[in-house]
Amino acid sequence: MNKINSELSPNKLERVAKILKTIAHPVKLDIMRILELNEPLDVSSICDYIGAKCEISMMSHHLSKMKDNGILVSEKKGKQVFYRLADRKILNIFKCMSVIDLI
Amino acid sequence: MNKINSELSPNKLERVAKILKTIAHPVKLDIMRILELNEPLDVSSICDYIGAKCEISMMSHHLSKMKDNGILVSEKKGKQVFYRLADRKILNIFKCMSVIDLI
DNA sequence: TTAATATTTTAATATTTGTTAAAATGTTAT
DNA sequence: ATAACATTTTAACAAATATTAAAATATTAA
Repeated sequence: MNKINSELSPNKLERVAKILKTIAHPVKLDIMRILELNEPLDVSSICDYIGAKCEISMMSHHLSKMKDNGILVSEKKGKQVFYRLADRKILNIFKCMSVIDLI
Repeated sequence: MNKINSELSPNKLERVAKILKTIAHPVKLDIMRILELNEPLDVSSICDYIGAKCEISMMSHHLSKMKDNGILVSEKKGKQVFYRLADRKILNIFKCMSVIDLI
């Protein structure tokens, strides 16, 4: 017996909305997908995977927002900063989207 | 054998991002939750369920954005417009969020 | 210590979203 | 036709987010 889909407190709705907002961006979703298969990765490598028009500064902005919101964690090794998913359970969002027929 | 989590085209990333953006708002998530249990509902009733500070005009804005992005559909019956989920599979997002420990 | 590399921070601006209130539309009842 | 009701549309503004470029920080190598 659970009540997953009813009685969501304003607080929980806020938290869910915040997470969804954090990842609701094509590059941010792509970062998650890339890290799923290759984590941990440093900033420049993530940029390489994203390809094309990836400014390292823009990437750093994306990564730090995702880190601030608990999606990613980072660790410094020498000159580089390696990022990985804070919790791989977040990857369920892709399965969810595929169930919804969007992927 | 499927490759749900790899090789997402830019196009698909855009589509997923757009859907997530559309629902990444506490009131919009609440609308989905309310419709899950009570659809179809007219605009004023949804407002009543949301309670507190619900302006009917704001609600209409939320609903039309969700409709424009394929989350809801509507049907006019007399003076009222009834909304329902375009596809209840979207509700999987709540299960997903609970798996991720956010709910 | 200087130069080179990797990343972050800052600041300026552009774009998108959220909110509010008023006016407009469409429907039903009188 | 007029009034009452339900909803949408418009317009104006506020707030949040995205983007870009330049400057700053930190680490390693020469």
